Amino acid sequence: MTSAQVGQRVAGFIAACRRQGVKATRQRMEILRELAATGEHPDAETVFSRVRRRLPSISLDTVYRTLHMLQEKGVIARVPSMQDRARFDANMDRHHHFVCTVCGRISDFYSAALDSFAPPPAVRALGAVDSVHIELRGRCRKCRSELKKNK
Amino acid sequence: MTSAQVGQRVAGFIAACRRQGVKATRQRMEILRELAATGEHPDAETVFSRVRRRLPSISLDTVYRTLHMLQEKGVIARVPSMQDRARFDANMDRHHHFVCTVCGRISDFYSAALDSFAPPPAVRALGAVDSVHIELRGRCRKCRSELKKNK
DNA sequence: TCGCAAATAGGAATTATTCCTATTATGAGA
DNA sequence: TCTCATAATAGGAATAATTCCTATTTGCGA
Ligand SMILES: [Mn+2]
Ligand SMILES: [Mn+2]
Ligand SMILES: [Zn+2]
Ligand SMILES: [Zn+2]
Repeated sequence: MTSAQVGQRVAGFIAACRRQGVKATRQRMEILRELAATGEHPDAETVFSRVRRRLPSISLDTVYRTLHMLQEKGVIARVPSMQDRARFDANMDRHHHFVCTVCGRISDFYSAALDSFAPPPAVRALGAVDSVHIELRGRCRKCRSELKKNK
Repeated sequence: MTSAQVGQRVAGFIAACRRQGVKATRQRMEILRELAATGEHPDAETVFSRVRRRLPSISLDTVYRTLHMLQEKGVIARVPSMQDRARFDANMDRHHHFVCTVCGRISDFYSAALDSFAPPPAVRALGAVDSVHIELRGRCRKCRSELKKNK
């Protein structure tokens, strides 16, 4: 995401706050800006340490509270994870993830084929499907080359 | 899974323990038995409280330790989750999950179409894919009917 | 600008998980 | 079957992630 796009995203959120009678605080802006600027799907602690560079007095609790609020409002998403910490994603376009089982890195990818996937009939018995998410697991480029080096 | 199938599963694990020089303890058997008997993808605490009925003195730590060990050996799998607790799955057949966004319930389903999913070319740039996991999100039957009741 | 409700900072509390270590019990060998 | 070495366990302490509490601050409507 370009810096201009991030700016737009934040501006849009400010407008949404006004509309919903929610305060557009500096903390909220910076947290969203930080998340929108990266494709890394960071955890709360990572967002905290980065936002802190611009808002040195921000608290970790505010980061957690804000990330949850943004998720509730549908502005960002929480990514399911095998690890024991929550990870977040500002990319709300329909997309999927490649997860490196070595370093934990999560990368986005898109698939027209999956976007038009129709759930099998057996699924209808389970419930109403709202969305489809693919997780590909493997070893990322970086981890593969490091693996090669060490052998 | 039928009770007989669960028994076979546990028997197979006992044999594997012998082969690998790992002790086949009562605790390990009961933990695996409990997980194999349910399709709920329970968390450690849930497994603990159930196994406890048969082994009242088992410790929570043993449950955590054993679940990890079983996962390391490839006997069970850890399921990625949005929640802040790890969930486990004894079903090692190739399958996918329907996750209820209201109650968190995870149900298995099978799909030949999805099993043959070929990652788009862009993924090759990210790394080497080892496995494909589909997660359908929606509202399960139960949550849907309760939703209807309350409106 | 003023006043107030909403939001924050900072620390305490809670929850999930892991670590530590004295004790127990599996299983190889006699 | 009995014995013994040691892998594994129980239970409690420690740690890590997240949430709660509350005095103070701040956004923003009037
Ligand atoms: Mn993403
Ligand atoms: Mn499953
Ligand atoms: Zn990697
Ligand atoms: Zn449900």
